[in-house]
Amino acid sequence: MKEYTVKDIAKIANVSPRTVSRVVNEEKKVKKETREKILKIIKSTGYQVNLIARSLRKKTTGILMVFVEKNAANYIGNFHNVFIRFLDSEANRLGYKLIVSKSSASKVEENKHDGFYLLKNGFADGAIIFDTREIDRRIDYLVERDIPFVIVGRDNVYESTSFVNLDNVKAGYLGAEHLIKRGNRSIRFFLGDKNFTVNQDRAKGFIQAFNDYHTKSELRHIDYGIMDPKSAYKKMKDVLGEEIPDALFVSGDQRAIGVYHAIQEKGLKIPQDIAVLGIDNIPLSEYYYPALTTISQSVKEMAKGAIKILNQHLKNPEIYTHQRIIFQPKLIIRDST
Amino acid sequence: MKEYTVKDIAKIANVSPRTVSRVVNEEKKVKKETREKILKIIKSTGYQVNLIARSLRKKTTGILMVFVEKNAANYIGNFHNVFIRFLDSEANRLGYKLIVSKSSASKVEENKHDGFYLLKNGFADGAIIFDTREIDRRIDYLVERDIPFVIVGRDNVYESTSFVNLDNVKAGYLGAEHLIKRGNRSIRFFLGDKNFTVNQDRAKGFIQAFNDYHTKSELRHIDYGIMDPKSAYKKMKDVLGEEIPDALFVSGDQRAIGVYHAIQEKGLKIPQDIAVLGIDNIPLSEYYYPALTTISQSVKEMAKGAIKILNQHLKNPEIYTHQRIIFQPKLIIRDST
DNA sequence: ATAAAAAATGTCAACGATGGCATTATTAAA
DNA sequence: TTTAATAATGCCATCGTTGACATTTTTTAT
Repeated sequence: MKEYTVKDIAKIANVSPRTVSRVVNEEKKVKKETREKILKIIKSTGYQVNLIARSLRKKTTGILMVFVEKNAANYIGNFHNVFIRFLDSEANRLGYKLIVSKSSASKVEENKHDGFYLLKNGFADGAIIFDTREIDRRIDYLVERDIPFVIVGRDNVYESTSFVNLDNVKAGYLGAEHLIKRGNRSIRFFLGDKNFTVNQDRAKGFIQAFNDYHTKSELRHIDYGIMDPKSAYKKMKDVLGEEIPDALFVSGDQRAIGVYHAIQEKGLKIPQDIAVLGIDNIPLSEYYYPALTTISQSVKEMAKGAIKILNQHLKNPEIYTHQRIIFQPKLIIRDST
Repeated sequence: MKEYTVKDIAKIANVSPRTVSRVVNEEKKVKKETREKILKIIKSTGYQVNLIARSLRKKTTGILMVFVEKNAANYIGNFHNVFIRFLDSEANRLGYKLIVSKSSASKVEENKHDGFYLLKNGFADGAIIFDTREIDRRIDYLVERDIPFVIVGRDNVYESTSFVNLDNVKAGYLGAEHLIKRGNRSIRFFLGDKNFTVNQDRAKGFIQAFNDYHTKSELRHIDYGIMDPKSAYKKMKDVLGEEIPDALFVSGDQRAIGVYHAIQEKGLKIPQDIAVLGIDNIPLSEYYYPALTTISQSVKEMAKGAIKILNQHLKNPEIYTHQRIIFQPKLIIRDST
């Protein structure tokens, strides 16, 4: 099938390419009849704008890229996907196209075929980045190049950086509070990498709750390095081999499934023997058995916030200032506590 | 930060833009000293090729797009993500960049901001499509436009179309066979939309096994329309309210979690009271309790196959013929049967 | 009917890179 | 040393679109 260009259409319609372009871009000053004539030709020929050419001319693509950490791909599940769904619809609403890609925090220069390369070289106007690392070369790069971006779920590391984030201190606090209030006397908290501020913050809130409720600190224990269902399972198995806690708070609903498995395998009952509490409220967690009590992130609002920030940066680059929006977590009580 | 172009670099290096371009593209005929000089300047300036400009000139972008169904986003989980991870690394290996986007089967023309629009308008060289529908306007469109694409998990509908697929008949067969052999006497099969050939094929294999083993057909029952954990849970609850089967075969590990929930909620034991069998072998399923017996798709090979086909189409458009690769499922026995 | 204002359309160049071909420099062959 | 062959570099046009500005047409006001 022939690929038509503005020129072809212009020739057929007997007008200048510029006029065709005006019609395509819905610019005002085109006579009704001319517009209709051109529109008809566009329809019958199946003409499609060449976005590449347009982007070159306009110097923007109207594309936002979302990056998820390459190495975590196996367990990128519900949380990211739901988040991305909201990013997508909000981006669409504001006239952007959203695409998702993988990239890794460390390799920024080397790989000519990863998604980040596209962003670096002009294929997208801005980015949303999940799973940033303490040292994340992507961020340095974007800052230096002045490419607008928003980080999801990170906070204190880079100064002039926009982000949306859950109030992680609060999340840790809420979880601990809930468990303390229901009378748990031996609470363990499974967290991911200790170097991540998310986890440091969650730990901080957790500890804070113990202080506020004058609850003895011997009753709590934090384990770091629990990254996925597998390590959660393993760790939980170890824990059950030692001294059995009466509550297990685990950062990430997906990881909670590993905890469930270890507990149930041992013949123990949730929540009678051990209460389990997650974070994220992924759609699946409601169907765990027993249904998981968890702390939800306001995913939709966070997504909206992220796109909003990006939009502001793009629309008004001059008056750009980085923004930080913190969202409040909410405790969702179900059957596991 | 200034954005440099080939021209800028050329001026600094005192050569022509064309020579800079040669260096950037690693073309042969450049004197060693010239190359090194230019390379040094590129490094010090931080020059980046403008991929948009290059794409316009070359008429290809080196990008492959993956589409997942927009409306299923909530439960797009492990299976898709794992698949995409493999697509990504294989695409990289062959020099393509892979991006993921959502699109819907029905709205092809309307939406100027969805991912499919990008493909239509030249932002990608080819596509991989998950979750196609019986009537899928995207496919008509791509065929008409001669844009190379590969469908994952679909087969008999469109004639001149490439795809990689699980042998779904075999998958249904394997599952039924396994349950029959272990002596189950009342087996239900939960499937998705009856209009999807995936499900028709799985049903066909399921029935075939009963015939081959001379097992009475009253012992089997197929339920369609089970789309996600939620509907699986509901349906299973209904089923348990009627006559309790001794085995439940469910298409999709993710949906199996709903089945588990209903069974366990009722106080029944897996596999003692009811055996459960899934399809997909998502990473999470190993951590269900009890660990889910399932039928695995050779995700990695399928992904490799998909990219390979696409690569052939793109490299040799003249001798293009559509290809169809069918992969054999494998039964993974764990604790739920 | 005529000038002024507004609307519609057109011309041309540019966005940044690279293909095709021309030219110049270098090396090998006679 | 001269010629032929090869390597290295340069020139220019082009990919398809649209911004800036110019020109023409139409409408409105007087």
